[in-house]
Amino acid sequence: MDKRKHKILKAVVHRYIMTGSPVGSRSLAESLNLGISPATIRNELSKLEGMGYLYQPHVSAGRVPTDMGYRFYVDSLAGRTRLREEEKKAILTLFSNKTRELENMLQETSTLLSRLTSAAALVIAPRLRRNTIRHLDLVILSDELALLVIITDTGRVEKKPFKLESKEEAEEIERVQAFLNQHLQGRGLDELVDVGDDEDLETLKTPQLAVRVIAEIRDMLSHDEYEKVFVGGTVNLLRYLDDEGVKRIENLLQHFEEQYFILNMLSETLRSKELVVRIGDENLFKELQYFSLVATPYTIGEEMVGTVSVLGPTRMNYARVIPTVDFIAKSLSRTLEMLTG
Amino acid sequence: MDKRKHKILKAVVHRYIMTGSPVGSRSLAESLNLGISPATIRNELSKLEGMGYLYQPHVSAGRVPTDMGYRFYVDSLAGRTRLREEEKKAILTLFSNKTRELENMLQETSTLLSRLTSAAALVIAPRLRRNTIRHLDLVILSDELALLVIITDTGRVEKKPFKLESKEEAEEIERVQAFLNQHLQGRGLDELVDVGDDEDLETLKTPQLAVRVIAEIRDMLSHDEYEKVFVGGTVNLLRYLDDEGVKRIENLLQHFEEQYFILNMLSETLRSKELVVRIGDENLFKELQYFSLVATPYTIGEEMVGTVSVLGPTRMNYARVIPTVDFIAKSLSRTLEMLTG
DNA sequence: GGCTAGCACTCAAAGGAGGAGAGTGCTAAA
DNA sequence: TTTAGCACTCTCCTCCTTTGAGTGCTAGCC
Repeated sequence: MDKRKHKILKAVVHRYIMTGSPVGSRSLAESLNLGISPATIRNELSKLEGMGYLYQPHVSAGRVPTDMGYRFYVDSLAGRTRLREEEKKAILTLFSNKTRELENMLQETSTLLSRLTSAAALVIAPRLRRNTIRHLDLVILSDELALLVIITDTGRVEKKPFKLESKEEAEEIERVQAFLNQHLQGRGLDELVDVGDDEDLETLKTPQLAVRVIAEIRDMLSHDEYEKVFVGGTVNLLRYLDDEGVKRIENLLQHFEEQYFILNMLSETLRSKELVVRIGDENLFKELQYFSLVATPYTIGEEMVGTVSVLGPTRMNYARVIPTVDFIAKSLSRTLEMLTG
Repeated sequence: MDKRKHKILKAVVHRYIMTGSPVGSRSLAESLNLGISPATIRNELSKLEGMGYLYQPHVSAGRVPTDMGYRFYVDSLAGRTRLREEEKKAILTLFSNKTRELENMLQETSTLLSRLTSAAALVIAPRLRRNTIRHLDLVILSDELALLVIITDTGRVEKKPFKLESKEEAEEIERVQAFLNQHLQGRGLDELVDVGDDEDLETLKTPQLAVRVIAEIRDMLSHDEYEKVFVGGTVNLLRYLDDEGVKRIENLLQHFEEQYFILNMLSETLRSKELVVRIGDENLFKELQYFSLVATPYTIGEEMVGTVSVLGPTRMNYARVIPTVDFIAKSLSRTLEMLTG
């Protein structure tokens, strides 16, 4: 593909993103200022269509980018976009407030991101298993039911109901809690000790209770419901409505009510080290085939711990969304690095 | 209004709820089986329109209920509706699972309710202030930041970040925690003791820390964000879309992202002792003027502690929604009574 | 007096015709 | 290789007509 085609294709995608209606040769000729006539442009457009970058809704309409067209546009954008100062400021302000714990911060990140991009924002919290246990509580709620509460070093608080097998267990619960705190405090959730053959265990009247609590914690780690997702601005999706739009969005939002769907959807990008853009059909889930996803990991130190992402229509404003997602992720990483030291 | 008008009006509302399109005299005559002709019915319809119960979208269309018409229909329904056995079963099954704490149960209640009614469901958790403190944790997250965690007797876990003023405070935090647990455990959150002049306070190196923690708890109680709302099935609202529908729903969902809006919206019904139906304009918030709200309190013993409600289009199926909301609230109340009683 | 058959009337919705306009592809010449 | 010119296509808009559902009114019937 020659340089002129590059320019034309980029211009078509850009204009379509801005206006939302098919782009014709005349208006292109005017805005491109290449000193070539609409007829020449028509020839080029026709070739670009043949190559699969564009298509015509009908024969006498202008051109609209295909997913491939967007892909080209996004790739050609690589690194060349800039964030506006005011947006930078808004983001930095958000992260300068330090009297908040992690979850609160992530929730606000998601809200801000959705506002800045006019799309839906999804922020995935650091995986529970990389957290360190600060404190563990066992609290009796009724004769049969207790509550296991874990507080981690990032300020995350998780709870899980827990069945009591006997009265004895209820009476012993404080000692079990003390025992577990002693053994688990300061440890990573992923390196849970096996206390099965610990000597101290014998000092407890109900050792199997301690064992069961640990099993419950293991269970928590393997369950999606403990992976938190902060969703913001799904309403924004309603704004891009064409004929079929309602059904597509209804379908998508339906799935959004299931947390595990979102996690699955982002699972691929969770593993990526870099910012990922998935356009339309490139998405692995058919529910997303008319949407685009911009996702990037955030880190603590060198370790990737979670994902920041934006979901919008395929004709979203990539030139703004990409640097916004990128900058938010970087700011978040820096803040976390500072907080956890 | 005579008996025949009753019957006709009810039939119009019923049919309109079922079909969504204006109801004409002929089809009414057929379905009513009163042995009167369409002409007679037309006379009655005309009078009903004069009385404000119906209106015509245009002169040659059938009749559509006004808010007043729905109101009449709902009032005439009073107590005469029944739940299907399968729905009863689904609800009872939900509440028969006892190995869950309150919040989990409320979340599932909201999901089930939205599914059964094909509308959005809102469940408000019991106010925090009526909870009793089971346990209180103070956990240090960083040099400057600690986390206050409160676990209540219903299994509710609330947290709040908390600024540390000095290193001394950080060192003293365990003793302060012990002190506070001793003084607050088992007490209702609404009867927080003033520890300002407690003798034991003097044994602490940083008494003002304890005082500040209590102030923080007071602060939590006065903040809406600690009143939890469980929202389910907002997507269902998208299904009832006419021309203007999108805007109305976009507007509403926008507000739904703000929790305090929902709480305000339901604040009136929170005080009611009985099931409340607010139809269209009867709602105090203009955002709700094209929607209807069915809300009822649930109780623990005699005390009203929260609200179960359904929000849908004014032409929602009241005959099914009302008994569903009612039955869910009653089942929830019974379950809570058993658990805490 | 209430009911109803009949009829004229109204209006939305659906369909078709025609023109305007945007945009194309192709051709032939520069 | 570019471009002016031109025939062509197809959507969109408007205007018009037809259709059909549904009404209100009137006059006669029970």
